[in-house]
Amino acid sequence: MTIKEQLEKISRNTQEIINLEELESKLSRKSKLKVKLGIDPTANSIHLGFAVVLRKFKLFQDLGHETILVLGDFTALIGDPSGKNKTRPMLTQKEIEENLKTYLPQLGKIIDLQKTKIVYNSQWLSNLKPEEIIKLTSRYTLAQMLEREDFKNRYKSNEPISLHELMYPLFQAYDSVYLQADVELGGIDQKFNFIVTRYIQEKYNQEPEVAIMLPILEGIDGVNKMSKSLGNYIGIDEDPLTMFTKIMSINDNLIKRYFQLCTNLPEENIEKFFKIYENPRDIKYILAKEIVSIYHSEEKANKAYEEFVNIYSQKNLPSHIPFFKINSELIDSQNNLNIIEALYAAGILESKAEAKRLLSQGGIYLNGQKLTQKIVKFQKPFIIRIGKFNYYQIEVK
RNA sequence: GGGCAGGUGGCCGAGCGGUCAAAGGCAUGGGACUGUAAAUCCCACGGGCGAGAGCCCUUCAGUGGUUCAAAUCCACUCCUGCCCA
Repeated sequence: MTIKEQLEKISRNTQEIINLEELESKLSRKSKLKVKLGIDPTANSIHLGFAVVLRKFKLFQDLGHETILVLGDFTALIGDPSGKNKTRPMLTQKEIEENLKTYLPQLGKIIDLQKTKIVYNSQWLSNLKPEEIIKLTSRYTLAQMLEREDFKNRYKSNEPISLHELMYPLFQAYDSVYLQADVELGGIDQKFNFIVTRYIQEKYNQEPEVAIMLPILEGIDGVNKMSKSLGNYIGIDEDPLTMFTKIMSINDNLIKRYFQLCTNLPEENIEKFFKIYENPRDIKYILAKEIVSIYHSEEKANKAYEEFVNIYSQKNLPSHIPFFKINSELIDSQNNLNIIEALYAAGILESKAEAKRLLSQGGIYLNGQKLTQKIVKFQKPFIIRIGKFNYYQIEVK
């Protein structure tokens, strides 16, 4: 593949590259670039937002470059302050290990683990002597650090900034120095860290890495970036139906973006869908099928589609309804059951007050009938619906 | 080290002795409308008891105190920010 073709593929759907000329120059000099991707093992599941970056990483693997995955077990102790207005809680070594256990198999769904060199940055960062840390920190100034948006904002609004947080970009930079990275991948929110890294690499007499920054995918709320803590994420390990449903619930104006960032479909196809279909829902169907196919299979995607139409469009019962058990004492000799007690006892709702609220607001249905009073006859099957689409089946122990 | 200002529900933020389970906003949940959404409107949003008006319990950083009564006053402790050194 020519350099031009590589550049074209690499830069597709990126948000910013610092900078393209350097990348071209590197490609012309080396056939194998060292491509670094740092991940913070603070989460234990990968969502579509991070998948955007991983997919680009996979591209470099396909192009035959050396791909290095840096598991930031050391830097996770600090917590990346990017985009945060609060100090992150420090993770313990144990929590990090737990997270990694579930993390790696998920990574394998997107990237080729065989071709991936996996390293832990504690390998070198933990061995840094205080003298070396001083040397590292002497290369950057407080004013430079405070230029960073998140720090600036926090500083201005009298929010605390712990000293260790200032170290984060420096340690991340040191990773690249240690690994002699040619290219680093990340979200656009990493821009500051990348700039620091390039700067530090030069201070260590290295050629600065090329920073390839990908867009930040919005979560299903359509506003905030996709993140687990905001609860607006779509995990790549979620079951097909959940995934399908979540994709269907994204904002209409995100459809195109999801197509571009989460699927492999060429631009022309995407444009075509918008021409063919009037109802955005139908384009979302294609999108959802496409994404579910990537992480599960085409067959499962089609099944998820059928199930979705069944439940949400035709308002039929889902094919699987979770069972919850209650004690037989809750049912009296007349076969009466207090639905509030039952929902609470079965563990479906957190408190009886919540059950009462839902009942008085008409949010509880028994076998399709809206309940208006709390005493009901127990019958089989006993299928409870809460809200529009949450189904539960109650059985007697 | 000295001076000052703060720490309130999932988050932000009012309250500053009784009328406080604590205004308002955001988030969330339910209902209406829909395309599964979004937007909009209505309602709810610590827990327990009660059909219900209502009653009770646990909350306003922590501990101890003053008071008939404390988120509100006092003391100490912890945490945060600002100014001076």
